Amino acid sequence: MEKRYNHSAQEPRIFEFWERRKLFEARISPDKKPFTIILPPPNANADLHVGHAMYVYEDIMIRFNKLRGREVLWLPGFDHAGFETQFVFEKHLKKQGKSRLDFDRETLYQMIWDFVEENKPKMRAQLKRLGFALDWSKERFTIAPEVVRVVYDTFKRLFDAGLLYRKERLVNYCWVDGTSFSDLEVDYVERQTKLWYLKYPVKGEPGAYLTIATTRPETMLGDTAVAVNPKDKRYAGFIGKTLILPVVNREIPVIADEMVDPEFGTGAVKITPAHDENDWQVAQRKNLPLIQVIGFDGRLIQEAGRFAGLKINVAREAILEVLKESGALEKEQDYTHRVGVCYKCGTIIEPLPLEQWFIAIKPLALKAIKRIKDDEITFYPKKFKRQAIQILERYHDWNISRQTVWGIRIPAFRKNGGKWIVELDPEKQKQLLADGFEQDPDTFDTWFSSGQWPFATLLSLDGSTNPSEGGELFKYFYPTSVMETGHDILRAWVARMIMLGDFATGKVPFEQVYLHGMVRDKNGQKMSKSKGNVVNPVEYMDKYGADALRAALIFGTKDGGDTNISEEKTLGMRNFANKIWNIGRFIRMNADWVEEGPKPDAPIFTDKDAKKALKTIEKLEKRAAVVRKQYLIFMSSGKFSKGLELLYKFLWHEFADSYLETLKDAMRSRSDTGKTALKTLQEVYLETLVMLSPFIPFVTEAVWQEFHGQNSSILEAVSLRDLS
RNA sequence: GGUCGCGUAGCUCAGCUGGUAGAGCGUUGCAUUCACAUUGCAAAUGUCGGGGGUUCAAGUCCCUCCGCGACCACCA
Repeated sequence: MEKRYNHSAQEPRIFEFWERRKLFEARISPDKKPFTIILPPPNANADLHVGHAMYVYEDIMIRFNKLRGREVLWLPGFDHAGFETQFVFEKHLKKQGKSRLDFDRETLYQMIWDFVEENKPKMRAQLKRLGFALDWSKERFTIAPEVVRVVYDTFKRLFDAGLLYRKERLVNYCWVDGTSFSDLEVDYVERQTKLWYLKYPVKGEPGAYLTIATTRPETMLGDTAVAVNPKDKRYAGFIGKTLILPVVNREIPVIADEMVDPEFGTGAVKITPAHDENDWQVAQRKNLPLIQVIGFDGRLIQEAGRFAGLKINVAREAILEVLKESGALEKEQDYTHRVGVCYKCGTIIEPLPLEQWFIAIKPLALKAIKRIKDDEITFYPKKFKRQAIQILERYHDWNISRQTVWGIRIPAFRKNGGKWIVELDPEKQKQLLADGFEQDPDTFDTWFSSGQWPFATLLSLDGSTNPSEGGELFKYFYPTSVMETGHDILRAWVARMIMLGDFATGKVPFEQVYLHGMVRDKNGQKMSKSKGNVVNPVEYMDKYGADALRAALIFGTKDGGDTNISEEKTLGMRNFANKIWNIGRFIRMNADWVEEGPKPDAPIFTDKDAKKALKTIEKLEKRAAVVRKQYLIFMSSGKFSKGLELLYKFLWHEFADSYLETLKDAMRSRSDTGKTALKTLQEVYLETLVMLSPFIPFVTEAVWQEFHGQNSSILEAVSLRDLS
């Protein structure tokens, strides 16, 4: 054995050995209980970042449960990540001075497909580099045809069940990216702006007017009413009267609606149903007409008359100018408020009326809530249970239509604006197109497909789309055991998986949700390119090894909390790996000496010494039993950080610093006591290796093989069943 | 505004159902041909955010104040 543990030499060799032996390939083993984790599929559009290294939690669970004798499946895959990937790709295009608009649909789609396929091998290699026990023979891709079939099937069944509807509603639209979003893709930021007070004259009463306050004067062109609170005495006399909308001189009514806050502004609100969610709701209640003045390109449209073609902010200035000249602008004041912006590009999101596919969430959410309340799905840390319920209780209907090219095309057809039909059979689809039908040009929100990931993966492997029949793999491995992911996507992903999983399969998609926090830098700061504190996992692995990086992410963190990573911490864990290696090396050396027989210069070892040594051995055995027990408790309750810290302290600061030192002389004496000492030390050591292997699989396997030969593996040779 | 969380050694953080504080890194001193300097031994440093309460006993439970953070809702 080398003097130092050489991770650069050992890690590739060991991983290759694991793959050759197919140690990560899951099989259907009727006599074993399955343990399944579906890897949250990384977006196939960039290199791995440290966040992905957090998959180590899953690897720990997989390896631990394999040692316990479960049939484990850790299924890898990639997310096509619809809009996200298109956005990344567009940035590449921009560097070449091009844009998505330079290509037709098919060409752009193919280009992005190729881009993603180029990315995948790199990502696979990086995941392997981390030592992950993923079963690559079952890799899936969210937009691959066999997966799409499952997704389509769910769509169709939602449609048939009446849980899917197409309707014109206000959607969150980003005119720069050219697509609508669900509520979850809208960020809110504080913006300094002004509150403008506009005077709307009363028809037939010269000199009389109503003042409204607005932050969006340009939308006044689309006003179809002014609302006041029915309880507001100031305006009681105005209700039912008609106002003359300045600039365009259109007549609009004054209406009463509870939604108006008398305290805010003047207590009178302009109602623009086409461009404000609240106003839209009022319009629905009061049957007001809809006048759209802003288009999907971020410019005013024909209805805006002489302002048509102007960009929103330009139009605002122009309209304010006109209002000022006509004396309709009473005053303006500084105002700070929150505006919704596109989570990707920061453009202000425009609420625009658009026909889209929506999922009626309520029935799905109610079922999901029941599953959670009944503990059919448990959460770790526990606090997320309540959070999940709250999220589901507030879920709005989900807009799943996106106007992007990169995504799964929605399989809905209609003819001349007629009724929509959903058709999945490719042959019949062709027939429909030939008959003059047109397919919805939109694609699915990427979460609609990833929301089905736990069953779509397994079903597609079986070549099936029907959860009620399923196939061998689906039947055996579903529901999955654990969904482990970041708590930041509890809402966007986990909640949706529960709802769609329940709908499609009638079962929970996973029995446990295990959530981890964010990876932060050593000062607890969020990582960002602008701060320059981004940790490159590959760089750390090059320097300190995959084990060190893995352990650094787990060590000293609170489960479910954020984890801090630093070069120093990683180095410390590298040192731990080396310590493990050297303990093994030392035991091996002693074993050889014992084999060789008595050595002339062996130290004098008295009966008294032997007695003392035997006592130490006894103590060690007792201590090891306690550690083993604690370890199993920590590991089975998800407290992995505690488990690792326990073994770290035990192996280094008890086993090596104390027991090994005390028993050194006994071993050197080559007496029977020495042999007993060696045997016990070796047993406890190897057992500790096994317990450590889920955290740091490489160094433990490397040492294991020094003891048992290059052809053996911890994963095959032992079972923690024997330990409990 | 609502919900949740945090404030413990120089830094980053652990401390479960209450019994006079721990780890990693860092710091200081000593050791070293004998497994490992990617080492060992030893040492220093904390009124556990402020105040009040419950208790024989409180980082640990309750109240309050101060300072942070996350998520959600919403303001025309």
